[in-house]
Amino acid sequence: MGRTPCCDKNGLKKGPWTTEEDQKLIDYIQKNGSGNWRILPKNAGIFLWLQRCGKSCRLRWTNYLRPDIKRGKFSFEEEETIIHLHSILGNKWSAIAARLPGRTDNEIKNYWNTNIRKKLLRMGIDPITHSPRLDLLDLNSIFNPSLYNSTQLNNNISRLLGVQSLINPEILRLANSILSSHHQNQNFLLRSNFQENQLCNSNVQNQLTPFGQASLIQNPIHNISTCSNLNTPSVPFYSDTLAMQQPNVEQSLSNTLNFNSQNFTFNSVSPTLSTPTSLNSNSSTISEEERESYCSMLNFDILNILDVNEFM
DNA sequence: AAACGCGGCAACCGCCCTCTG
DNA sequence: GCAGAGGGCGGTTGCCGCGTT
Repeated sequence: MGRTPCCDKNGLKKGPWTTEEDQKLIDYIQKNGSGNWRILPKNAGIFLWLQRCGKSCRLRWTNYLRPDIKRGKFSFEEEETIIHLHSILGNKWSAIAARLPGRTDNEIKNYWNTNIRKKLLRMGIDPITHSPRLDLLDLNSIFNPSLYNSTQLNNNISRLLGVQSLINPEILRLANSILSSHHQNQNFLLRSNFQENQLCNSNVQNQLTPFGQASLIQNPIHNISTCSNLNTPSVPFYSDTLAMQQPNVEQSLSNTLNFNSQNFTFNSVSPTLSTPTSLNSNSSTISEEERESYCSMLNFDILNILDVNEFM
């Protein structure tokens, strides 16, 4: 014989809770605590008319009536946290909620499905993998010919970055390379394949100068920042995974991958970076093979270069 | 003003693991 | 050890309010 049934399934009330039901439940919880939901309706003495099972009471309490629940719109910081945790935990809403005081898993789940998910899709981010996907990106919103001047293009990119800089540094690099390419009159886009769990995106912030050339990536944990070269098309990269392997974290972050129409060059000031020797110079042009080797080490797979005109 | 469509969200559903008798 | 309910959780549904036509 197992447990005794929590309540009679027959005739149980379903649907929205009334204020009277809520008040009865609140009164009971305040007197007895939120413990054994199985026996709650009977103990509350309201079972005959409340007709709610323990499970329903628990859900109502944890998702709506709990006094420590925070109501209202999600703040930017909360949204940032949700996106970051989702990139690590996936759809583990309860685990995400545990790190957001006052928010319930149900509320976070709803907010994700109704707001964040759609926002990511509009921005060309796969909401499942958090990887940039050009097939999802609304390129027309960025490269609309009527808007294609440096100021407005930059505004579009900035708008893109305003959300995505907090999601995935890959899109920073993509957008930065677009900007850099644009300003250098080199009409190409970098398309990259971003594998999961290699470039940590925690607390990444991005700031653009009026011409969008400087990309500042900061990690508050280590109080580190690195700024890309202002005059050349460059893509600063950052990897916590890589950084953790470095004896000198700060030095390992001052790196850029530089692009022009012919070559990829790697620029590093880190003497400790565990890269192939041939790549460990201050500024060197690298071969295709070396580039692949280096990208492989970073788990950063540069697929190819696309002509921007394809999208215009 | 009515009909319709859409988005947000509370609540339910159903699965799976844990717990109890 | 087993059977079966409880508890937790993610997925889904359906209601409601608001904006548009």
